[in-house]
Amino acid sequence: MTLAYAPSAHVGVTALSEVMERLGLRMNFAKDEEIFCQDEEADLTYLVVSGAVRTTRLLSDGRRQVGSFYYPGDLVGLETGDIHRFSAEALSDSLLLVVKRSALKTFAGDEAVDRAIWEATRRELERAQEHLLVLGRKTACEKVASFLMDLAEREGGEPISLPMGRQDMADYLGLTIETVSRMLTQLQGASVVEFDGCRRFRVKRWDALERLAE
Amino acid sequence: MTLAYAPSAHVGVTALSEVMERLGLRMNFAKDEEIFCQDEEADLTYLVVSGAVRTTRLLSDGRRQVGSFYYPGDLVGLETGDIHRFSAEALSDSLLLVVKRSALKTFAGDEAVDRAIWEATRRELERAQEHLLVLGRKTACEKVASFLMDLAEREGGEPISLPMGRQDMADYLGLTIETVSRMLTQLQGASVVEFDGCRRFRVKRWDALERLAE
DNA sequence: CTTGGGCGTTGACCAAGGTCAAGCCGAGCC
DNA sequence: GGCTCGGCTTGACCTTGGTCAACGCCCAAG
Repeated sequence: MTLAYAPSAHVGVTALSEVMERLGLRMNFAKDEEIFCQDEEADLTYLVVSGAVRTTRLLSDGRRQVGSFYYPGDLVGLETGDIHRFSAEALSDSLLLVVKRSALKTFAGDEAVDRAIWEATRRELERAQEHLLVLGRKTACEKVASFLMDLAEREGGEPISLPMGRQDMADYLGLTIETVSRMLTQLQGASVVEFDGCRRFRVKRWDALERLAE
Repeated sequence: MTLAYAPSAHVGVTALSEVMERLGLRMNFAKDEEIFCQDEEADLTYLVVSGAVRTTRLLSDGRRQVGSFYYPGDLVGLETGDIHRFSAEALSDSLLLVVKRSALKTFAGDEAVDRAIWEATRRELERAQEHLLVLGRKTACEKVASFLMDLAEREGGEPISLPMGRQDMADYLGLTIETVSRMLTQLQGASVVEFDGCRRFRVKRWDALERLAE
């Protein structure tokens, strides 16, 4: 990990990122580098500037659950109380703005900052709840289809790129890499999506994808 | 549903329940009565006084995911933005305190109230994230074992009573009632728990239950 | 150009859990 | 008591997705 002390105008427009620019550090993380660790104390909050982040949780025997993926503009690390319940790692080389929670708290009262943190937490909860439904009640095919839908909706333009590998997708969806791979093949066979290499695709039949995603 | 306008000292000790006592209505819900509905506008917040509540989400073909269970002292209905993403129903005849969000907002600035709402939201998120791990990566037996553990930890004293039926457990854990039933039989066969009727049990071997729950 | 390693795909087989159907049990009712 | 109804359990069988192993592809290093 490397540090860069020079904030520059670049991030975004929200009050929060402005405050974080002022109070925070810029930090670079290499692909797969740990940002924070499950069960360690949580006193930093992170804003993704570029790259992407995953949060993961390990069972004692090594089974892994990916909690969520975070993209530029997303806040990471407020999902917890005093102890991180998930670890976070960079999906690819990433630049994050880091700020102490206690420093942010001095801006409590700054209504815009409060609201931004509140909104981010609310969104986090909504995503988790959506994820519950996917994990609990969808079939492998539906899981993969809804995952691709989500990505496609986030990106807007085609082609859509997958910032994560198959293992991360599998651990996010509660599947194995083999099953993810088979479902992708199947979706492609049905001309629902088309892959150009294994990290890039476009949607050929939105209606079908939507239907499969339930 | 019936209304009762006379607040009485009974609920709890938190600032929030005091405020809700003052601003809110007491409402009784019968078993399985709907408290609020998926996709409807969310402008009320509920505090469970007695009884219990489940939140559920339906897929178009009828598959159901139970999001969470709520017991006396828990806040229901802040899990959302403007639209409820889950429905809520009473597990048994229940008494809730109901208050308009907008009314609560007039207490924004009342630090104790703010903090209580914030804490409740944080807890909600933590529970959802714990639930993700269970749904994504645990086996049927582990799911049921961790469910019983959670209940046992919540209650403290034995015997522990199950306020919900098998279908609710199954929909919470992403299983079928048959599988839940089989796992309960199996746990009983292994002398890990002992059921006295299908809604009441005690833990015979805590170590074993803990180990099975992972 | 060749090699090797990492990641992804495919196939054959297996098992956990789902499905379907029957039976059981306790509670309320006549 | 006997009946009935709903919720729970059990059993036989089947399907989905997991496991294990082989193979392919791409790219970086030599």
